Amino acid sequence: MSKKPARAGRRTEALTKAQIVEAAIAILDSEGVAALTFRTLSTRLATGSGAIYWHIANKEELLGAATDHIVAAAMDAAKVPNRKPREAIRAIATAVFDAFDAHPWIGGQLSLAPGRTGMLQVFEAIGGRLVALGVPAKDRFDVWSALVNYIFGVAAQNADNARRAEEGRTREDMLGTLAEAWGQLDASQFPFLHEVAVQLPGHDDREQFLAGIDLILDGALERRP
Amino acid sequence: MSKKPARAGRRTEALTKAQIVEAAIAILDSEGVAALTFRTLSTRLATGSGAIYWHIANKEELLGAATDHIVAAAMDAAKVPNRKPREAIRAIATAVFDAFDAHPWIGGQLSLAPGRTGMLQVFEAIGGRLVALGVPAKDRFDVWSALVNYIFGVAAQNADNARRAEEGRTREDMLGTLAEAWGQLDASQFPFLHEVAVQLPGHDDREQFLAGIDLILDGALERRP
DNA sequence: ACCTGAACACCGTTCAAGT
DNA sequence: ACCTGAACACCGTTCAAGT
Repeated sequence: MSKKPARAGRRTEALTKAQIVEAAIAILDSEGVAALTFRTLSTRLATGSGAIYWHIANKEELLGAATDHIVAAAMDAAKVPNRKPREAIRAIATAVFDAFDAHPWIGGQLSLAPGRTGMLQVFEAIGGRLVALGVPAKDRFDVWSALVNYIFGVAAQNADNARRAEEGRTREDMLGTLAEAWGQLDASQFPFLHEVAVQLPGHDDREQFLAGIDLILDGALERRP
Repeated sequence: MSKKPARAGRRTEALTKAQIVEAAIAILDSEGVAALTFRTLSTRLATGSGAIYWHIANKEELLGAATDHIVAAAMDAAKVPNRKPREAIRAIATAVFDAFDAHPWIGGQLSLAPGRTGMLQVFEAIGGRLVALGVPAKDRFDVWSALVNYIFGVAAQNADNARRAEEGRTREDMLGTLAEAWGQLDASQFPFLHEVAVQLPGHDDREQFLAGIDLILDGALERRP
C-alpha cells in the first residue's frame, strides 16, 4: 500500500482531449462560462490543473473545441439527406440555431482552426445544396459565404442574448423593455423604430432567423447566368 | 506645499464617462484588448483604479460603451442622406464593416443596453431605407432584422478574424493555409469545399460582405403584397 | 461628490519534480 | 509519456479612508 489512499474517482487511464472537452461542456452547460476555470475543470477530471495543458494548448483552444463539438453534434442530429435542397438548408440552419441557443456560452469561438470538423460539415452541406438548388456557378461562392456567415453570425448573437437573459430577466421581459424604450423614441427622429416597436414583443427569433435564410435564397435564385 | 509634489498629468476637473471611454479606445486600438485593464486605464487617466467604478459599472459596460462609440462615429462619417435607398444601405453597411475592421477588438459587445445610441442610429437608418425602397409592409420587420443582424454579425466575425490575423500571420497567409487544407480534403466527401478552395485566396471580404447585402435586398424586392 | 490605492478573491499558465 | 500542484504574474472589483 502506498502512503496515500487512492483518491476516489482517480482515473487509471490517460486523459484524452475528448474527455476534457466533454467535461468542459458539462461545466459550461450547468454553471455557465464564468464557472469554467482550469481549477474547476481539473477537479472534475480528478487531476492537476497542469495536466490539461498536456492535451490542450490554452483556454481559447478549449472553448473552440467545445464549440465545434456542439456544432458537429447538431449536424449529426439534423438528418437532412432526403430533403429537398431548400428544406435541407433550413434544417441545417435550424440545427445550428437551436444548438447555440441551448449552449449559450458559445460566443466568438467560431474560427477555423485545424480539426474543426463540425464547421466544415456545415460548410459542405450548405454548399452542396446550393448546387442542387441551381444557384449559378458564378454566384455560388458569394451566396454560400452570405449563408454560412449569416447562420453562424446570427446564431451566435442570439445565443449571446440568451446568455444575458439567463442572468437576469427573461427574454420576454427584455423585449418588452426594449419595445417600451423604442415606443418612447421621438417619432420624427426615429419613425421606423417607433413603428416597429409594437412588433418586438410578439415575434419569434427562430422564425425571423429562418426568414433571413429564405431572403438570401430568394435573392440568389433570382440571379440568372 | 503638500508633502507629495503634484503628480504630472493629474487632472483638476472631474472624470467623465466620455473621457474614460475615449482612453479605453486609445488603449484598445494601440495595444489590443488584452492590454485594457483597470490598472492601465487608470494610469493613463492619472487616477486610481477604483475611480473608474464611480462612472462605469464594470468592464462589460466599458467595452459596450466603447463599441457603441465606434458605431456612432462610423454612422456620423458615412454621409448617406442624398443617396438612393440601396446605395444608402450599402454605405451604412460599409461604414460598419470598415469601422469594425479598423477596431478589431470589437467582439460580442453588441447588446442594446440603454444609451447605445450608435446602434439605434444604424437600426433606424436601415429601416427607413427599406420603406423608401418599397419593401412591402408585411415583410419589413423580417427584412430589417435580417439586414441588421447580417451587418453586425458578419462585421463582428470579420473583425475577429482580423484580430486573430494581427497576432500571427497576415490574412493572406491564413486564407492560403485554409485554401490548401480544403484543397486536400477528400473530394468525394467534400466536393463543394474542394472546389471553392481555389476562390478563397483571391476574394475580397468586403465585396463579399456587400454581395450578401444585395442578396437580402434582392430577395426582399421579389416579394409582392 | 468624487477620488485613492491597498486588499480581496480570484484567474491562466508554467514548470520542477514526480511516476 | 503523462501527471502533480505549488508558484508566478497577473486580473476585476470592493471599500475604508481621504478631499
